[in-house]
Amino acid sequence: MKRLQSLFYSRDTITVTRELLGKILVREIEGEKISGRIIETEAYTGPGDPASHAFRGPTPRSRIMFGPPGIAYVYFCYGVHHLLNVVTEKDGTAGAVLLRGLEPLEGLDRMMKNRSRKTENGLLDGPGKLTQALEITLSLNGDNLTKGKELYIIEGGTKPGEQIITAPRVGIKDGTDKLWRFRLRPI
DNA sequence: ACAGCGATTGACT
DNA sequence: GTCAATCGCTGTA
Repeated sequence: MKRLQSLFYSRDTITVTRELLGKILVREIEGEKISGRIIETEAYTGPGDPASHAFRGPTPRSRIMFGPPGIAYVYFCYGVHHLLNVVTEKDGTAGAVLLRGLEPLEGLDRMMKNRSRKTENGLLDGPGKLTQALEITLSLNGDNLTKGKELYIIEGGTKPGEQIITAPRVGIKDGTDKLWRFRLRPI
């Protein structure tokens, strides 16, 4: 399958957020392949989006959102979880897509072990859960998804009958007026 | 230099 | 439904 290239990510953040639904996130580690189908995403832009880390301009943490597209932006949240984003827009413009949910494809056993689960229930249905399952930590922050060997996204589409649900983003104080959360099929 | 708090999760009542 | 965990980033001084 074809890996998504820089031109895919280099577009309007909302468009990329919507079009990442159905694509396949792949993690390669220790010769094993772990992957899942992206089913939930959220958009975060720059100045103008009070919920975004980039709202007040570049900081040591958020400057990566202002950089070139197709780069992983991983950050540590609540002192507990790693959250994975993909940088969008052309170099110099801030934007990123938060990956919030996957459907398991490959490496189910390893994902369940990583999550201490015996079934696939609750395995990948949250931004902190999918990073734990795919062993994504700060070491992947700044990784180029269009070139790296450890983490990348490949082509994939929606299934017949699947529809996209639009909703307000969750877990934020400001910016809840925007419908920038996207999900495949009803919960 | 430091206090406050967060793009969450899981355990518990 | 409620709440603690846990730490690095950020704004303010």
